[in-house]
Amino acid sequence: MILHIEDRYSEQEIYVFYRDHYIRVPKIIYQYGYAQGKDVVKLWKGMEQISLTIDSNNPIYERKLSPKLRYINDNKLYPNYKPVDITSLTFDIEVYNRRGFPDPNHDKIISIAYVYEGREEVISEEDEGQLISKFFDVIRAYDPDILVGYNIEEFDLPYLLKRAKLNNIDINSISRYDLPVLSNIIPGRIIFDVYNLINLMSKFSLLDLDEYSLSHVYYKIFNEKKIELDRERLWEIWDRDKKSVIAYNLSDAKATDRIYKKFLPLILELSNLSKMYLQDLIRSYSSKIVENLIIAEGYDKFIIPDEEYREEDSYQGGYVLTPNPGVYNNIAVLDFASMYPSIIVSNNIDYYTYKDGEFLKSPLGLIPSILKNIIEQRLSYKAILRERKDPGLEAKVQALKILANSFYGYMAYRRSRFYIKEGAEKVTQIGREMIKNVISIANQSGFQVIYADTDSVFLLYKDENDVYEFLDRINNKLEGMMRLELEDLYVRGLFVAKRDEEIGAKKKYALLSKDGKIKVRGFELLRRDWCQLAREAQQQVLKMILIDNNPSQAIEYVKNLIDDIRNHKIDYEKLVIYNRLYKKIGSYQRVMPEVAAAKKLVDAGWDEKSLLNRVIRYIIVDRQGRIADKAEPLELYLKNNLKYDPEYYIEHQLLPAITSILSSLGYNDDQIKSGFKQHRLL
DNA sequence: GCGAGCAGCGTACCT
DNA sequence: ACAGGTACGCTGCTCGCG
Repeated sequence: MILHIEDRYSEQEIYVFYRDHYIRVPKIIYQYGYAQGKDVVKLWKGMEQISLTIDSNNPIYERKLSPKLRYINDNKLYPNYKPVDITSLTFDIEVYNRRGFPDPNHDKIISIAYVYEGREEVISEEDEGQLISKFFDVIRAYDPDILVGYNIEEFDLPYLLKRAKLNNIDINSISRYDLPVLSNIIPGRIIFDVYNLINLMSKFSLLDLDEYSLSHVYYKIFNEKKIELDRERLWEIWDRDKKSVIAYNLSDAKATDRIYKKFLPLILELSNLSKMYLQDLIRSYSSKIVENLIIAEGYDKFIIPDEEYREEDSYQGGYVLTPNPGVYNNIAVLDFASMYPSIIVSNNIDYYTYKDGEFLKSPLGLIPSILKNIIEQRLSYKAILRERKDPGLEAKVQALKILANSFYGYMAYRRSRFYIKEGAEKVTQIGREMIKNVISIANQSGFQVIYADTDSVFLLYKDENDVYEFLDRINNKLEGMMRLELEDLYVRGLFVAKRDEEIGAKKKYALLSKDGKIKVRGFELLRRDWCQLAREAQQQVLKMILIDNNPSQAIEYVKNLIDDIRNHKIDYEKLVIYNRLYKKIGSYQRVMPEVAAAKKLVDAGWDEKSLLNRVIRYIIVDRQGRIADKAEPLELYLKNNLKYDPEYYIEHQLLPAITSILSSLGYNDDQIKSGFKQHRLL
């Protein structure tokens, strides 16, 4: 089994890493284009094959395919990982520093925890040299294929290597072979950063996170708290109570290991299916993953186009029906299974099949043939899973779903190699026609359609059987792999008006299912830029409306909450607002609260670079000025013992989240306000 | 000089 | 660093008042 293929060690050679040996192969760099080493390349345009002699007069093809990618595809050396064959060691380091951030030039490592195949241990020595040596002994003894950790690429690994060097320890001794350890590269071992994994899983919508810290991620996934410790005071705690630092260290390593193990089957399946090595996949993103698969599948038959820059060129997307605000009973939600992937396959929409403004009926294009295969595989595995349980197969089904859903976006992505805007446009156009068709047939059949978004419709029904009949009628007319499915039947549902408007808000609703669960979409309670206080209150009010049908109970509940806020009874954790910073602080046109909060962190000594792409946490404090002026980063709020602004949390967080729901029930603003005010006077 | 009104920036969400 | 459609808070400007 090949673990990884690496081309970064040398200008001339590619390294293929197996577990107990590696081989080196020369990089082949072609001066004029490339096609299996021949002079004549097969060029496919409109699915017609053209032969072309490559010489200095003719265009250069595939010049931007890296030698590594060519080597893998020429020799068909694709990954084939099996979870049982892979050994991994998860570790975490703790550092002793009295102020600010740990500095590898001065602050020593005091403790290293690791987990390996169920064994867990903490190495903690007074002498840092001995500590690191012992850990290196462990790595050599267990000889893991993968080194796992949380943010190890940015922090633990470079820190460890730097400290090892300062202690005159040979860092190359943890290399598997006679190749040197470079920063972040340990020859023969895959560096697997769970932080990258979490980001990838979030992009695939498998995780929904307020922030990306280990504690938060662990809690969100397992609903358990790991041991917490104030990192700023870690040195102090170490001086008087080493045991609790050691326990904390181990807790972090175990938490990281548990997250890693949970997602490993899926990530290995994704790796095998997308033909991308684990080391590359974990640092990648969905467009690169799909691209890798398309290149692998099309390599022998097609010239792979270069990446190119294109100007923005937008087009129309899915159809969304405006709902009327209010409460509805007996709602059926129907949706098309894998709508866009199915449209791509059924209509042969592809970079190569586009000719004279249309998509050829045959032969099957590259993306459609890959997608067809993926959809069919997934359906057959799902059929097996209905017969028996099989966790390995479940991971495969999930990985296939992730891949299938990535193709449409990739062909519409302006920097994609296989960009075909006409294709993306065609996909959404057919999608719009299909959903509008379902809506009109539903209306003709006597159903009231209350909402629709892209591939789903919500309709009111009197008898369940009418819904099943309707589904059959639609599906009998549908061709190919298109299928309309029953997502679920709901007892009740709520749609709200847009803020300060009469018409209903799209992409915002709550549904009560038969088993008493509430399915919420779009509401503030799902948004990390609303504080927990407002989110929890909205959740409660939704329950009181949808389950108990008791609006006055909701008003009473909110009244009490307002009192608690005024009396400063609210725990600071419920007041934190989260916002991710996507740009450099200086490049914002408007200083929004999260930008102002980030600025305050930088002023207090935080490294600006470390804040980019991170979630900023802030609380609105009691002070004069704009909201931005009042936004205090959590770290400084706690450090300086500040007080939150009750009026902000009442007027800008709690009430907006609640009144949109109550006003959709027919209460006007005055009634709601007086409901709260009455109490204020008491 | 000041507050009201408003455009549009920016984020997070839905499919 | 995969798409478009959408809601909405907030900043920072314009404008009218005087």
